[in-house]
Amino acid sequence: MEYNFREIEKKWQNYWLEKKSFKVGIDHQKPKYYVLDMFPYPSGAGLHVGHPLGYIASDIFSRYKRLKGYNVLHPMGYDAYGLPAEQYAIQTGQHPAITTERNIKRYREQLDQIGFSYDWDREVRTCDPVYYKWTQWTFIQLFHSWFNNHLQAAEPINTLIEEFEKNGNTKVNAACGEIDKFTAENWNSWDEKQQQETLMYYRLAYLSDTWVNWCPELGTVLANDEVKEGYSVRGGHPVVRKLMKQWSLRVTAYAERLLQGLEEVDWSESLKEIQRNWIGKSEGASVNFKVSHHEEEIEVFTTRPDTLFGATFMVLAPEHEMVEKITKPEHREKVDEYVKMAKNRSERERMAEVKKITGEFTGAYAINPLSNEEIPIWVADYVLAGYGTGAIMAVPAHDSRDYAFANHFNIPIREVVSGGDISRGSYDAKEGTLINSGFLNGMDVSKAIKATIDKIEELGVGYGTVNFRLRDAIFSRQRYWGEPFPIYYKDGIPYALSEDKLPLELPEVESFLPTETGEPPLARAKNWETEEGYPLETNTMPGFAGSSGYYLRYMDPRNDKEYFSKEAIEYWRDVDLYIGGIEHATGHLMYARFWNKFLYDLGYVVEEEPFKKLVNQGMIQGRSNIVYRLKGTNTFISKNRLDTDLTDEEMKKAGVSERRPEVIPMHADVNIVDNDVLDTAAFRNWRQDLAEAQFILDDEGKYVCGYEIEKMSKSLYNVVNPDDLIANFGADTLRMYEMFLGPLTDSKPWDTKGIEGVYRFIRKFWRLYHDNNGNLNVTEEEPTKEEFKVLHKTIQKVEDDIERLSFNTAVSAFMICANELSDLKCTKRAILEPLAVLISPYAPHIAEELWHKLGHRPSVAYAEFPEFKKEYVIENTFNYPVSFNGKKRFELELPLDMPKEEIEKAVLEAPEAQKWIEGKTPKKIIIVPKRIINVVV
RNA sequence: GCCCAGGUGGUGGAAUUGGUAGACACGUUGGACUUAAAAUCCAAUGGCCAUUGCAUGGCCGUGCGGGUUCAAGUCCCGCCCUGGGUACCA
Repeated sequence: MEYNFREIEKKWQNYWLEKKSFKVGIDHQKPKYYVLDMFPYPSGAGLHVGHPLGYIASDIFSRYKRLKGYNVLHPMGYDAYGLPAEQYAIQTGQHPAITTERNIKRYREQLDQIGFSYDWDREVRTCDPVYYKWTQWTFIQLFHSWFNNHLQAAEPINTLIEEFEKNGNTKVNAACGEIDKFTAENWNSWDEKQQQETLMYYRLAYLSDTWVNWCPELGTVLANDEVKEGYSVRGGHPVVRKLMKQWSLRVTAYAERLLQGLEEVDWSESLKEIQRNWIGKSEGASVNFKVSHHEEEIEVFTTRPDTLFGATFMVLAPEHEMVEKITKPEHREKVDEYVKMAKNRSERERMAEVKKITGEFTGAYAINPLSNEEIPIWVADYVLAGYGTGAIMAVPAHDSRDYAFANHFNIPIREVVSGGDISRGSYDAKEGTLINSGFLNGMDVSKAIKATIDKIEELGVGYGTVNFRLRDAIFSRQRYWGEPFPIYYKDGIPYALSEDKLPLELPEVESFLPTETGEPPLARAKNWETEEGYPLETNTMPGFAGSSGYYLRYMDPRNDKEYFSKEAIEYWRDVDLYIGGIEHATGHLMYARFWNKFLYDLGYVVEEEPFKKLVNQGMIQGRSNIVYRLKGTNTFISKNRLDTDLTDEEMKKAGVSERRPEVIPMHADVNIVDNDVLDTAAFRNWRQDLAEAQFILDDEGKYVCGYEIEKMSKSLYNVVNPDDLIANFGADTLRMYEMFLGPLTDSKPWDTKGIEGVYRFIRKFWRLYHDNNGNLNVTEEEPTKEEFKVLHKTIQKVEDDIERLSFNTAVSAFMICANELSDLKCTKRAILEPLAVLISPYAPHIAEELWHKLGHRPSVAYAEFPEFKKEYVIENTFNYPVSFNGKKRFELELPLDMPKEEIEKAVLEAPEAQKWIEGKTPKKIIIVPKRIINVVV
């Protein structure tokens, strides 16, 4: 009787669901462990084999931790708001809630089939008012908070108002927008509107006019991390720059803490590096340049203040406000034209033309505050408005971009740091001695940087400062399917709703498109206003809003009084292991850390970093199959015939006149290919245009396909979905095979063929416990030494491997174990019972069945992880590889406790050794106990 | 361009601390069972070479070229290639 996985897997999945086997609560008797998967967006396509990879790994780890006595929080839910459902709604009129619900149902069915140990009672969905109430609540807290740079922490806005009443903003050091100084008298004399407008410069959630990434195709604004190379990440539509009034989150306030926090967490170095680059901290100086014949000064940011004497021109970004003011009449026309061109260019065009050097002279001159030299002011779009001050001092000798620009427009280049050859290119390195630089001459770069900063601070023309590349997160979307803002407008001024009005539910609209006047879809909602009749905000929140704090809500998901209780947060604290894709490096993982730090400042959460350990699973790539069509025909040639001549008959059949005709490769559906051999009948049925296809086969009458490793995608016909595999091989096999493919963090191709090896293993494993008639065959005899050794070797290996998330090698260890135990014909309970527990994280269904058959109740999920006992694996002898001059020549079995002198003697006396010694006296013999013996002759 | 990760059989991969390279599995080949197929089981399987009684031995071999060491897939230097991040960030 073969192992009937279909029946058994179904049985235990139902059992776990009915008994709520994985329901958890706070239990102070046990240590907590929180294992989290990244929130999936339930797409209409369902799961392919790549998706569950991380879920399987986290499930194995969760089950392992349970066996180790931990109280494991392992939840799952849905990031249910999002563009695809809404795009579909626009096309079909189908409400996105309906599509979303349907997709979630399908997702859940697929997840259930794989046998995950989630506590489904904790499921959350971002589009559920019970959930998004707390997304809105957090937004209100952000709105009512400001960031105190002194304390490097968020504070309630009231503390700021009190300060304004007393001292104005003269003493305030806050993360804020660009705002002039004002006194207490000013503040107190202002009306509410002006006070509210002023506060808006300080709030952590604020409304302002910003240059945004506008995606006309999607009809919405996008955040920086949602745009890549001028196209939207979702959908790949072009993005243009546009000035719009938008809600933003002041993420930049936390830049330093977001950077520092990376030192505390156990994440991969590459992921931390991506975040560091994204935050982009650079230290330098801010320097004020006077403008000749003008009142105003222009402030520039530089990381190389030491090169100040080498500044031979200045460049302003086209958007810089001073361009308008300083341009001389005779240059006005050309500058205006240039600015207009630069502003209207899409991000895409600008990037495409990076190599092209453009710019325009304004006719004005700036005065170098140290040398008093006059330098020309140019406007050019290689300087970005959004970084630093939007103006630079150009030092062509030591900056490659300035060098190219100076060369192109014939501007002088002055070397101020020795070490390069400025006739050939700029010398950008921070090494060398200062020259041509007044009081800096003779200093090295790092000393000169310090000296310059001291000098400009002393003269009051600048100061040392730090700049970040990180931008505030634009938080409004002109879309329907997202969280409404808990904001209303009174006389055009935004106010937050009071918390008791939450959740502010998403209203019904009759169309999901923007209005005729270009307002977002919520403007179509009837009575979209407060009880008092004030209009509500019509933008909605972006995708990352709901996912920024979901891990907190899982701790206490049904709480209707609070986001989560104090008791829950103090018990569960943070995520111990977080598994998900690297694609969230600059989006979700940045926002969630920001969200968490903010709630930490307010005293709601207890750990400053939300995700202690984070692992990025690799991508599963598709393995496409390729067929070769003879050009201009409907005849396909087998891959192994590509290098041989066609026969006369074949040429006639295909209607071609050459022995080696040209072929066009084409993707064939991997589901009609087995082991790279095409099912030609299925191929003819696959598509109508192939119904008459002819084949040129190999000697064995087979059509062999080529293959290609590429992205798993519908259009490449290489998608493999888990449902079919589970139907054919079972969930336990799928789980183990996904792990067996290779290291969790590596990208690797999917090859369905290999699954049969794991399938064979599962059945072999089953046979260990059964006789040929399928009856349980487990005996109570004392196991032999050999059997104990196999078991304990496996326990040690598997435990070690799980701890370091090396799941692929653990699967190998199980295979080796099953091979050895079946060779030993072991039927002993004392071996097989712990083995069933040991494998249960990987193959929970078969383990549960065996566990019950062995007479245990309740679930194997709460058994005890078998304890490794060293004494069973200790050996007395070791089979030493004996090398001569580093080359292994033979093996020699010797007792482990043999003294080195005796080992030497034994080696030299060994008959195999004579040939290598050849009568010479060995120079040296290296003996590494339990490793190797090396003889140097 | 810059930053990061990685290159091991026909394939996925193993070798955790410098110590027997290729575990485990797929594929391939041969064999057993079967009327046949499937399933299962057994054996071989990095390349080259030599002798041959199923066996024995030699040389080469972890992207390429150097180096350190008794010993290098692993450490150091230089180069090549692949994947990812980022892109005038001053």
